[in-house]
Amino acid sequence: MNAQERIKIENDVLEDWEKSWPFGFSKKSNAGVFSIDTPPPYINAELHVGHAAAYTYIDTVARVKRALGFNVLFPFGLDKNGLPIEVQAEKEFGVDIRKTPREEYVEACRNLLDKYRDKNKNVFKRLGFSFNSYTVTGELGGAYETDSQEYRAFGQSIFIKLWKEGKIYEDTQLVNYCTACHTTLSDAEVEYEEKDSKLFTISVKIDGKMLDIATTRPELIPACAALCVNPADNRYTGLNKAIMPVTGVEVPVIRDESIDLNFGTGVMMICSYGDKRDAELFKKYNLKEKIIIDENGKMQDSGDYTGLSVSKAREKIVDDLKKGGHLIKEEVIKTEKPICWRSKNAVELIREKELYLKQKELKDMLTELSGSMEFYKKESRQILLDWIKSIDRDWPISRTRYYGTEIPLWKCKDCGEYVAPEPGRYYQPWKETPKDLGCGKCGSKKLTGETRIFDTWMDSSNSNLFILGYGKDSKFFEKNFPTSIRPQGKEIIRTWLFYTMLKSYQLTGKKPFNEVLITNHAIDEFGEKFSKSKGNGILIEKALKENGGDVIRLWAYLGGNLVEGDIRYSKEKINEAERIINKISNIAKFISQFGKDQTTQPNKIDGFDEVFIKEFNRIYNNILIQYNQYDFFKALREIKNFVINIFADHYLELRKSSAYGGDKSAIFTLNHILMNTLELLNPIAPFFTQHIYQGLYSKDIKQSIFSNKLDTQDFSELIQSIGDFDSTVWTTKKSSGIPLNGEISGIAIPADLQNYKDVFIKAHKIKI
RNA sequence: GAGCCCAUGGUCUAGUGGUUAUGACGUCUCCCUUACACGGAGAAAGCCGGGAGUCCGAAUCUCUCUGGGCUCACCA
Repeated sequence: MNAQERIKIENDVLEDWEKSWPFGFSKKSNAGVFSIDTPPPYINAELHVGHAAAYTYIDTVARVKRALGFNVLFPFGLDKNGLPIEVQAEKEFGVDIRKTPREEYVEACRNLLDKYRDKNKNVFKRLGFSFNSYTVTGELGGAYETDSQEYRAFGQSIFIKLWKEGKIYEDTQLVNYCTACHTTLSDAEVEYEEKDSKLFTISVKIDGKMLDIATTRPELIPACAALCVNPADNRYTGLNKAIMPVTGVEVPVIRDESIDLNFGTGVMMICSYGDKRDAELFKKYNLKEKIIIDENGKMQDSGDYTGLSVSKAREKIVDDLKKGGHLIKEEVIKTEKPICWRSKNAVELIREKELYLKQKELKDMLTELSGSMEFYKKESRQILLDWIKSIDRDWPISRTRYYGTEIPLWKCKDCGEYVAPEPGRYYQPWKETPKDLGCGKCGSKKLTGETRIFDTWMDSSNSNLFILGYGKDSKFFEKNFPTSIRPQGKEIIRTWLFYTMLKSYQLTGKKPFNEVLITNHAIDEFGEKFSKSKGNGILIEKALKENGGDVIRLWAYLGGNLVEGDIRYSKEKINEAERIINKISNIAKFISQFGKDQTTQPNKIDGFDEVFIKEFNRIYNNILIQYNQYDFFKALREIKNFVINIFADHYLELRKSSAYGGDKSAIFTLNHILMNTLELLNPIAPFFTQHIYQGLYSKDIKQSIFSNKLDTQDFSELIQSIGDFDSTVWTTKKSSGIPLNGEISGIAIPADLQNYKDVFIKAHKIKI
């Protein structure tokens, strides 16, 4: 079977499914609910095979749980909010958040989203993902889009609830600010990148003496409030006042023990604000701050440099230092610079008024909650714990962007008090004010709508509540919360997982999930990460066209163990996947010649057949254990090993002549093992297993089908012995020039196989 | 700088004190044998990341180093 034939079969199966989607969710079912909070993919992202692997893992969870008898809630979501959408809209449609009117800007984002609307949906279908529905239905299990009125209204209701409970407050604090995205960032949105940066040594007049100090950010000289040295540093004993070059401003020399005597010249320039350390020292010594970088990344309030961009100002200041003879040395050092997670631009510390959701006071509780969720693998919990430990401030949730959920607040023009509306509907305060809304403090009806939106994660962190009908179907929610499982990538533990936990706890006092499944990533043949800039990503569309869905799904478990570490994408593993499908298809073709539906157990089962049935049943039970632990990697290896290396290579070879002769016991055994194998493999590779099953057994693979086999026995040693003897016969025949189907004499059947000697005599044509 | 995880033939792996260290993919050789040449049989390929220690005995336990991954902090 070649790829084109396989793909045709997959399309046929998919067409069948589409007729009466068999993966729906029914609230009425008596089966236990198992809910999966799948990461909604970004609609405009180019999905590569790494994504396919991660989602395959999730779909296998859904299919396995269904086969185990659960009523699986597995909604399909599309993430359509946030910076990534805006960044791409700016690129594709040339809109600019500083210049384009809001309506027009939002429209551009919508156009972009429309353009990509169905792209990923089809890719997911062709990979066989069994979401409850691919359509937005508004019911439990229906697809959802994070920019829909429903989802946004949901997020706003949650905000209003938290606001009214006093869990959200406004404050002016130093924030991480991305001057490219023009918005505040939370700590979780800041990444660090190692960069070469220049360390400048400049000379400064201190109490009349010229002394050297080192800085990586000379452009902050106009914001310098003090120089700082270690009190134990006797080089600087008694020095008190410095005159800064370029600005001529006099600043004090202060002493702090945190200063490293050995770094640079032992003198640190404290500016508002180079980094968090600066901020700490400003606070500690009550220095007067002077913020010289504005929201556009331009210099302000800094003399000749006012109006220049940060990088231009830096050039000019370095130039001026040179001219004034103040520049002593320039050297290149490696530093970790904070950058924006999206634009990768440098993050500046700026003072802004933002809304904050309390999280700092909950650190202990959240640590405890983390311990009550089951992690696969268990070590990945540590990433979450480390993050919680590092939290040192509350979460700024407001963003000065356009495409996201609007913060549902108005401000009273008369008394300045914030006004929150009743939860329920979708509010757009920047363009409307509800008629009945008035200030709760002074009663004024003169209100100004809030223009900011929420941090993307403020929306994303509602997904587990949303899919369970929080606030909408309370009975169902109460019964089924916490959500059963959260599968997600490890890189968004500090954002998506953490914020979901925070929100769920704030709202319900409970953990968000019972289980958390953390997946790693795919790397290319040479061990390199897939990345857009390297251009080494293999797009799912291309892989689907070349190989079909089952092969990609099988690869997800052949390339390595995604829960343990990164997995490798290679032609070799793709070939291996193809061969598995092919082999099983051929086994099925062979078995099909003995007729369909040969699944009724005959009165008498041959002793030899019993060995293989009981051993298979034993392995079947093992696989169910692995499935329950989400160890699909190990499960597939074990299924494959039995079916190909034991069942096909030995059982089938030894019994095929009997099967040709119509031996009922052999034909039943062949069908028993094949049918159960197809069922076991279905959650991993749903298309070809369903196709063969349908053809041979005149029915679809049932949704609820896994149950432990009772008739088991460990025959592994005997089967090993059978394999060894087969090898001996084959090798002997070959070295003696006897064709494999020729007769052989003078070969002894081992003692432990004597009970089954007739099978070997017949199959190998052994002459006694 | 700190913490967590990992290290077995080219690749993915089994192996938690005694094995000639699994198996698969790939490679090589031979073979069209009526399910399958997208097949079969066989072979080569690993001083189990380095070093030290515990033990009669270590891939397996301890320490240490190195290399990789992740996370946090910091670099004037």
